[in-house]
Amino acid sequence: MSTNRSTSDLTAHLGYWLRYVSNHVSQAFARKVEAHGVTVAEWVLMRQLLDVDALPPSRLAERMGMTRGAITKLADRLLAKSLLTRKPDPVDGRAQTLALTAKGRRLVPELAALADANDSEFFDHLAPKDRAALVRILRDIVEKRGLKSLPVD
Amino acid sequence: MSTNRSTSDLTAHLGYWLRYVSNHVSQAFARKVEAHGVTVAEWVLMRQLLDVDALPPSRLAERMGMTRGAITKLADRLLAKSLLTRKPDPVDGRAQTLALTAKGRRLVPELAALADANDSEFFDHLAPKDRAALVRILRDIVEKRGLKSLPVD
DNA sequence: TATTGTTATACTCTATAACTATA
DNA sequence: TATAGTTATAGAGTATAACAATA
Repeated sequence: MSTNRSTSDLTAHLGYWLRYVSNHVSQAFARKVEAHGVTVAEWVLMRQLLDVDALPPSRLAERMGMTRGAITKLADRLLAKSLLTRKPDPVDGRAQTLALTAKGRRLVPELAALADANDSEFFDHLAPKDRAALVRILRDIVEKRGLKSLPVD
Repeated sequence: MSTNRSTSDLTAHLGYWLRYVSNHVSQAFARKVEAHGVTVAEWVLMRQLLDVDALPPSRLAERMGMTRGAITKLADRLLAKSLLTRKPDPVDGRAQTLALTAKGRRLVPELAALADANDSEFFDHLAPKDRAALVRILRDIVEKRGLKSLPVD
């Protein structure tokens, strides 16, 4: 945005609107998944594991754009809820392997349904064209700006 | 999004992309303003006060979509940095009045410049049409979904 | 009684840095 | 030495609920 802009014209910042809307959408989603005993961050981690069976914390950290320490903490909580398993890698003695438990795998579709519902709540009123544009533009930013690793790829 | 969607098709969630991009944009902005000793939330609060001179915590809470307690905490920090003043309302003995100090008012344009720079970094590569569409769509969601009060307006 | 603001408490999210075990 | 992971610590960002002062 290299357009001329007065100091007080603050709502012109795209980052501002993005944050504002995103916070509301995420908070609404958080309230929904809370009923299932998980947080949004925990859901994102679980989701990463659905397609791949198992991943080491380091790979999850890359994918989610977080530190390994943060992953450990998230994993600890999911472990305590019996949604995740943590096993030593048989090959590399330093590495660990995180995978969903059966309970975790069962929970994912339920949470996905909540994500669907949340999306509907906030985006269904948009014209299909706008909805498509929004996804396209966001993905474009991720790609072009090289945001830390693509989430699911 | 009432489109048919398989459970594993997770990146189809708009809320997901929104959160992902927004988090990156905000984190980058946070690193920039940090050099000036403030956080993003503090900046948003300061910004609210630029145009209006003074507001009670309750009004700020409405505008920012936060609780009064959260505002108190933010204000405490800005007070400690001499960027804000807190004075009892002369009319209503219960009310307080928050306003920027001269130092605070001086800081706002500097932070606004950083917001500009951050926007540029993430959105300048977009086609002008897409950039406009993004703002329009986001504002539309805020309006139509009635997200807690419009931020500045 | 209702409202304004503050305080107390508690979590989540996340980072940085130190540390352990292994490679 | 370098890497994988964990742990310790800390602070931001919030929320809820209890409380004090005033209306």
